[in-house]
Amino acid sequence: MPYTQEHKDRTREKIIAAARLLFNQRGFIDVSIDDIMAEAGLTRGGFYNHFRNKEDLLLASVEAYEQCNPTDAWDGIELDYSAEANVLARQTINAYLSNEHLDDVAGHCPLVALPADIARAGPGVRAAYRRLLNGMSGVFACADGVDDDTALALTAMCIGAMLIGRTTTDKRYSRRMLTAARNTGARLLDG
Amino acid sequence: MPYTQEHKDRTREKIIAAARLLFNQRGFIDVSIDDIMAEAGLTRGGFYNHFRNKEDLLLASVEAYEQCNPTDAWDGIELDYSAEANVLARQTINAYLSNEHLDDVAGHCPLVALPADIARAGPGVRAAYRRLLNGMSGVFACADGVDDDTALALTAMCIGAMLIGRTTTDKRYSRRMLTAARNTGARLLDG
DNA sequence: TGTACATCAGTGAACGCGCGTTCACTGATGTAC
DNA sequence: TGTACATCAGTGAACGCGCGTTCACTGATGTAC
Repeated sequence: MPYTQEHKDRTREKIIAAARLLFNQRGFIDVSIDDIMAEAGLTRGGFYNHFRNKEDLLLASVEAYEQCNPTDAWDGIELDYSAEANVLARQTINAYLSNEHLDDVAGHCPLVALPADIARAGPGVRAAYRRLLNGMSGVFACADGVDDDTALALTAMCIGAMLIGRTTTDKRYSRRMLTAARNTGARLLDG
Repeated sequence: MPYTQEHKDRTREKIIAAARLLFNQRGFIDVSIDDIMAEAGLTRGGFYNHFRNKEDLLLASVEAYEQCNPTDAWDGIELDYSAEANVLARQTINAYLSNEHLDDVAGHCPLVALPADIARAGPGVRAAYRRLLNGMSGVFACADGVDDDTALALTAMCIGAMLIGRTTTDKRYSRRMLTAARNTGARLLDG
């Protein structure tokens, strides 16, 4: 077998990374397979050695996000997964609603970057999206004094605030929105 | 002047109504001018008698939403704009997060239906979107005991919850999310 | 009142373009001898 | 160790298609006489 499996895997990862960056910047439909392959340093045709079609790549890119703990990268906070549930919940809100997350276009959470594209995608993609949602709500629900309603509402608020922040080029407004959501999130966690 | 101005205005309104329906269902990029004109009972070419280009129509459709008070149509509630500010804020949350709004695809709020498309659109469209946002936050900010942070966070929560509700075909999950946000919104309004 | 005319909303063929996907190929690499 | 071979990741031309937009036209309508 010429070229190792490892080589092929690495190429696949490069394509997924390029796709995540570009999907986050411009959305699924606006990005062409040419764009993605060029970003990955490859050419058009090879794409189909790795993915059945473009939607298959969308699925892979959402699933790739599930594998990492990207909130770790934001706000300079290393999330402490062994911490008390309430501390973890607060850290998650602060990291998710951080200015670093707002500016980290490449690493953006697909919950925020792609909801419209995902709503129109197939069942596999929507299921992956739902797993991300459940993961986030689950972190909140584990905190003491946070009922299921509040956990879901916190999830909605985090995603909504970041999403609104991305619709404007007015950074002052975006940051204002994030701060407001962080403060209100803290209030809700305190019961 | 053959054909009255009135006639032309009516045609323009028909095109905008068709566009709002289709944009809400499938987003800006996925809907072609052919689709819109067919929905309006017209043909392709006439489009450019009414709009400079496709983005100009997106702007018109967001602005058309500004003109109406669509929350009136949801939840069977006639919003009482003369009511005490706190009652109005609560009515707004209940109407916005109602199952009727979730199911009213044609009349959906563009804040929820089109954020990704609007983030990539020109300044005129983004400004219209911002005016919608400010209107919504303003309703909350007028309520007693609601500070600016809470008003913004309530806006983010409403939009986030409805947006998440639209990404899944699982109605039970969507309604669960809306209920959670409604309950948490009520708690935040009560201080 | 009736008619000839000018206007311009609406038509539909045509355009150029970029997209997702296919396909015949090529050439770098691991393996067998 | 060196060489001939088979594999298949990667290439880039080509495809068919749908899109936004243009354009020459047509025909319904309000107006002037």
